[in-house]
Parts: sequence; C-alpha cells; structure tokens
Amino acid sequence: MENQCIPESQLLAQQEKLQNNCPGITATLDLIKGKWKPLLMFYLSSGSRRFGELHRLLPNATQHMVATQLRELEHDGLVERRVYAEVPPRVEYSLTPRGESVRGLLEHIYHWSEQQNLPA
Amino acid sequence: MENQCIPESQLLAQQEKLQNNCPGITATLDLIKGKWKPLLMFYLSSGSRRFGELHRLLPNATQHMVATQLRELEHDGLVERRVYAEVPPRVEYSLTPRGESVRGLLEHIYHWSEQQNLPA
DNA sequence: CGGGATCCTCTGGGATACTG
DNA sequence: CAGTATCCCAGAGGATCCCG
Repeated sequence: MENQCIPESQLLAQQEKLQNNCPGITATLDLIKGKWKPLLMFYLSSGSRRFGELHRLLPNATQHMVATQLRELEHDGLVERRVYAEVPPRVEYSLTPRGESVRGLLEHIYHWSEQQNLPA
Repeated sequence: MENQCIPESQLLAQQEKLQNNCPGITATLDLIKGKWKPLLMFYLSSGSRRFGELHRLLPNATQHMVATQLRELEHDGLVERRVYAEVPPRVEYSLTPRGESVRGLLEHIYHWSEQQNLPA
C-alpha cells in the first residue's frame, strides 16, 4: 500500500491526524469496494441466508462472483460462513458484528445519496 | 449499471427501500472509488490548492493520475477548477459544496476506521 | 507550470464448464 | 447444493515523453 500521505505542518491538528491516517480510509473503502459486496451485506442484514438464496437475489452476478465476494467478505471478517454437514449440503452466511458495523456505514452512505440528486 | 436488486416482500419497508435504491450507494461509492480521490479531497478541505502543490503532496501518484483524478472529481461536481490567465500559468482547485458534503462522508468513514483495529 | 498523448500492465469482473 | 477450475476481457492505474 504505497498511497501514504505527507503531513503538512500548516494544517490543523485534526486534519493532520486525518491525513496521517488516510490508510485507514483506504482500507475501509477496500472492504466494500467489491461490485456486489454492498448488496450482499444488505441482504444479510435481515438474517442469515444460504448461498443459492443470495445468488437468486443477485441475478446479474455469476455464481463465481457471489462466491468470490463472499470469500473476501469472510476473509475481512465481515461475514461468517457456517457449513452444515448434511445432504444436500447447506451453507449459511451471516454478518459478523463487524459486518453489521460496516453495514451501518453503508446505511449512512445511502442516506447521503438520498439527499443528493444522483442519477438513478 | 446492471447490478439492480430484487426486492423481497418479506423484508421490512426500510430495507426494501434500501435495496431498491442501492444504485444510489453504488453511485456514491463510484464518486470516491478512485485511488487518490479521498486524499485529494482531504488536502482540498483546508482550502484551495494549486496543481503542483497537490502533486507534491502525493509523491506516489504520477502527474497523469493527479490530473485524471482531478478531472473526474471536477466532472462529478465535487471539485472546482479555476484557471488564472498568467505566466507562468496558475490553476487552483477547491471543493464545491457538494465536494464538502462528500468529504463529510469520508470523515465519517475515517472515524469508523479509527474505532476498528484495521491494519495500518 | 500544468497538463495531454501514447503505450503498457495488472487485476477485478465475467463466461463457461466441471465436481464433491 | 454450493461451490472450484479455466480462460478471457475491459478498464483503472502507471511510465514515459511531449507541449503551450
């Protein structure tokens, strides 16, 4: 991650702090940067769901992408994957506490977008 | 933009609304998705700055990228570009009201990241 | 000084097919 | 059902050179 910031002594303390910590912002944005991640998290916000269920909710996403995005969310600790040893196999996905927290962030973004005249 | 959502009647009204409007979230994220955009906006939050100044503040970004990102921010109405007919040429960049608003969003993200144990 | 023009690379996303 | 394995492509990002 090479996009560090250069602190400028002329800036206010708060802003200096912000700038020295911008990696945090980048890292946070990276968590939700995936094309289907926000939607997945919204669908999971109402409770745990199965893989096929999520796939059906995202008809424009391929199986491959649903799986990949879920893997990344899981790797980042936002989503929990629970496998049940049954036949046929069953896998349930749900938001971790941290995932819920990120979803709160998304909700905040949503409310902002609502106040703007964004292209539908 | 094909990543639409399928509304699910079982969901609460608020969540249905969220899901039917997720394009707004995507659109908002697109505004700040660029690699250097958050940093540029933070540097502009303390007042207008010149091109070279911004470039110096982002040593890892090429001139080309600084210019490109600024063009996009300008196109999205987040940054204003003012050219002064002088020699040598001078160009000042500043946040528009809408840009300030987006920066508020970034600040919110920043505060979230501060509460987390994100990898520095 | 503040860019634009070109070319190149790399990766996020997608299509398709196969499997425990 | 819930994936993995391959192959492929567009577009974001970068290097380099040139210009008014």
